[in-house]
Amino acid sequence: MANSSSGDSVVDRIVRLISAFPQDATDLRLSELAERSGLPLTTTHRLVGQLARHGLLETAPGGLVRPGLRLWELVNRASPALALRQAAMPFMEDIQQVLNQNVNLAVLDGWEALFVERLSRRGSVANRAQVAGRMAIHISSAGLALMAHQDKALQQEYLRQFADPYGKLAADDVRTLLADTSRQGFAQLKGVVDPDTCGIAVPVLNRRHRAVASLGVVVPLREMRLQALVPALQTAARGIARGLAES
Amino acid sequence: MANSSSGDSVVDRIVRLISAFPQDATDLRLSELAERSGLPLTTTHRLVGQLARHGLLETAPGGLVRPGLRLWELVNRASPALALRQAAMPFMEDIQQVLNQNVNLAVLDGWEALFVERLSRRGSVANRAQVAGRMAIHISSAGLALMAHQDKALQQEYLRQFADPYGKLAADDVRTLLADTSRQGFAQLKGVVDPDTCGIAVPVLNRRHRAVASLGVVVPLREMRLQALVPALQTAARGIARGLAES
DNA sequence: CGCCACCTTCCGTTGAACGGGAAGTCCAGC
DNA sequence: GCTGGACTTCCCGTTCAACGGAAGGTGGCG
Repeated sequence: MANSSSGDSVVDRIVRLISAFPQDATDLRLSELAERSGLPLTTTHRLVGQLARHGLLETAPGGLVRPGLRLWELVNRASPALALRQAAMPFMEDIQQVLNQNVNLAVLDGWEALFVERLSRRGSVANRAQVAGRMAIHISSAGLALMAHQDKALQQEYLRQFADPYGKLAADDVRTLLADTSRQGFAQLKGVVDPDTCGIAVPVLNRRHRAVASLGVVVPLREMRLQALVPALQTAARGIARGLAES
Repeated sequence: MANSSSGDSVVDRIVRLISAFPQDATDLRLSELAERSGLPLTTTHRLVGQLARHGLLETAPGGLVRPGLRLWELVNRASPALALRQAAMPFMEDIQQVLNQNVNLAVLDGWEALFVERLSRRGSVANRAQVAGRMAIHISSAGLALMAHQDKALQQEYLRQFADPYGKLAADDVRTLLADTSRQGFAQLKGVVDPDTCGIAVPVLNRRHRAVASLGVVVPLREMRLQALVPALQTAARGIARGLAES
């Protein structure tokens, strides 16, 4: 727009603004928001006002700003993550009930696993996978399950880019992990996120045997019984896939 | 911006654009999106391109547009609905398990109940309350539970505005419903949404005894046993309130 | 009271956004 | 294979929405 010294468009600014909110949905002061988003205070003030008029943000007295209900509503009314979530929820609940463990559902976005839903067992070990949280592919069982069942071309590209910062040896390790995952039909990572837990994940496959999502659990190491976990997850994953195909 | 014949800002346009997506998260053709949002095709094309570059929308070959994962992620990372959902989920699951019924969680927005979360019993009667769906206050137990525990001033204003289109008699009926709800501590609506079901909802109260949310179930009429339902809901509601106060 | 930090409002400048038009492309169906 | 419909991609003159510095409130604290 006019006079934009930073050279980005209104859309860019709006994205910067709503991206500036941290994980925990606490209120932000206007000046803090301006700083986080890197926008001039005046601009921030004006944009916040505009967005607030539509309910995308909410302002509280004292210059406090927080994400608005309307934004939540719009997004949660129509989103690609919803159909998946809808199809998966019953099965996730089953898993949670039968196994009494933390259950999570993730999709691949870029080179990361994006967690779409999560049911946590009360009193359970910490599950770092927050809803709408991300984890790198190579450190999450969900990521491995997702990447292990993608086009070969995509996997190559991933490994190539991975080798750049981490080195060839590390990339070879990941290649092995992916191969194991693909062969076994499930991914397993012990003590990577948390020393005393283990992540297990299976892919949710579409008709062309590509992973569109992953279903996983995080269990304390000593409680782990693969023989019971994997079949249950795989059965549920097939159920989810069927549900997706129908819609 | 310049030349905006419609006279609305970029923010308005973006809101119009993302609001244009219907409930079911199906892809929209570009031209269809332009028509729904009332924007010129060229403008729609440009804005969609910009939004897609940030991942807020996704474009598929053939001019198809759908909401993007990134948008879902941003919103679900920080939103006022999330803290509530987080606090409520364990209790909702308990209710669902123990009572084996549809459970829903709503907040008040305008003169409607906005459903924030919903767990549905498989094989259960239809529950019309979709996630991110809305229902008018006077036809939903959730709405009544919410409105019955608000400031007197707000209730008056609601009834005043309600009387305008619906007439004074109808408003008096609602006033009675609200009074009953307030006195009993729970709202009950038989066969309004669906002839064979009954909605029961209790408020989740903050320290000042104002409803910040409502917790409800939808049960088949013949299975209904108030004696069992209401105490369970109220207990859960108190648990949720405690969880909210802590955070 | 005076300082400070922050929110809010004002206002002249300006260039980014707008959108109509038209040509190019791609696909489906008759 | 041709036609129609829809998406895509240029171009370009117009214009006013957005910009942001500066000045003016506001509230809290020592």
